[in-house]
Amino acid sequence: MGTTTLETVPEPKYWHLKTVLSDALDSEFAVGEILPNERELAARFGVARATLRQALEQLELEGRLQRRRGVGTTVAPPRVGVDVGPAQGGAQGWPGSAADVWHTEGHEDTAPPAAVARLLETAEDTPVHAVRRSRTSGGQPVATEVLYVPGASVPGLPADSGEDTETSGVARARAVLRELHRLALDGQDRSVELGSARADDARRLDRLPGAPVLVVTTRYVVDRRTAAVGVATFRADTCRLNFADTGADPVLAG
Amino acid sequence: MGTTTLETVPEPKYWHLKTVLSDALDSEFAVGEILPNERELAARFGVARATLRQALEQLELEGRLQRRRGVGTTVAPPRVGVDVGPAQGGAQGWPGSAADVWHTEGHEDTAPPAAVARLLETAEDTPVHAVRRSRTSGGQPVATEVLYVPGASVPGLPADSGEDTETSGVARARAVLRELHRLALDGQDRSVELGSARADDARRLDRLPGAPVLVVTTRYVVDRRTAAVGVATFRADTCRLNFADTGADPVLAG
DNA sequence: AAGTGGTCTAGACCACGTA
DNA sequence: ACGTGGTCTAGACCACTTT
Repeated sequence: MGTTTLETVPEPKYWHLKTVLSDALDSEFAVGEILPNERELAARFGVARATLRQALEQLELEGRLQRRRGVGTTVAPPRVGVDVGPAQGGAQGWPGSAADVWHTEGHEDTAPPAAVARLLETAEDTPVHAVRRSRTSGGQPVATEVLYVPGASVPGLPADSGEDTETSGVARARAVLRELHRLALDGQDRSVELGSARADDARRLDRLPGAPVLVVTTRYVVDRRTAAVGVATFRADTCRLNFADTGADPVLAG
Repeated sequence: MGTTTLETVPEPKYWHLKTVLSDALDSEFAVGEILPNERELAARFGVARATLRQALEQLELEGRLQRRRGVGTTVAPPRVGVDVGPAQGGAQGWPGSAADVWHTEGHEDTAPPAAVARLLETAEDTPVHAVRRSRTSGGQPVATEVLYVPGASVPGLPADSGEDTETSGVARARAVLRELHRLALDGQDRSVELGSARADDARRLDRLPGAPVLVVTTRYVVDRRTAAVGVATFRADTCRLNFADTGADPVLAG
């Protein structure tokens, strides 16, 4: 009796907490500022630490917070926009040409993952060239990529000299890219999906295993066949992927 | 002494559990099959339910599982590829033309979110047309979108007749789209980022609030200015976004 | 050594879908 | 009414970074 129309569903505590914290971040904290530690925050809001953590996890997922073990929780800067559209490659859209923002790190001969082998139309256990590249923004690693290139796509590549792998890996990777540039690229298509970082990618991205990542799979088409496949893994918490899908000229105001 | 190089870091239980479950899903379960409930799975693996849930959450994030309160946990089908590239629109790339896969649901006059207002170069509190659309795949909702159109972009639009909002909303939405089609589209650019579903979007996508979503922001450029902005929210667990970034003809083998 | 976030436990109760 | 997944608690210990 006397209760007005309050019969709304009870909002979960962590959800409400997230809203409160989000507002506080907007109004009371500056980028880079460190928050009180989890035990104190939980006490301050009168909830268990696990509940508070549920709210923090969401905010980290949305790129609002950055948490680091042994250090603390800080307010994250706005997400950085990274260009992944077709315009960013070199003259013909191949990776590694012109003012490419990627950094070539190494080369390996390895059997590609099943999904990649399917795209390349090669047998699953056939080793292909795997060129590892990485990308940073503002000193922070934002992406790591492996470009899979079947040997058949780069027939002109000289045989592996077999020198010490550490240094010659980069040279060989560059050689693979150089050979690729000789091919006339018909086009490329990309797909984006959510994934969780494998242990090795997590290390490269300075994250924990399982961290949310955006996986961009690029298929390079030459002569109506897939000549190469790139699998790039972007930190989902810090990145916004830009596609300049402009039909004609890139107008791109601002 | 005698210990070989085994000094690796102890893998977290939930991480190992995830691997075990993932392998089991590949070999012992069919798509759609329901798993034992969480309490039994936890007992079977000798871990607390919270730990098991951590593994299940990861697998759901990766699109391997689907969990529904009151029902159970089922093996998810492979992610569906949804086309969001520039080719999918009508003759000129505008939404709502030709064989558009989106379903127009309604119209509202509302002030856009701050981020959208910035793109539209309008004041934050200026109401604009908001056309709500949705998209399904295989009977399941996969995306919900709001297209924000400033009144200045569609000057030919007749005044709101003010009839009952339920039915006339769709008609008015269609009228806005029709007016848009009269404009010569210079181009469009998109960005993709990870987000978490707001309460209303979550309901539309048949998910819980906070569920991971891929947010696709599309900017429609007319005469070097932003004529409209679309904000589409895709279920991250079930969707893979396809961008046909082909420079020339879409070759798109397979 | 101290302090942080990350993992894990063993319970309890709630909201939801189905029978 | 029952069984499911979702929320929440109050602890404990671990891994990591910094002092």
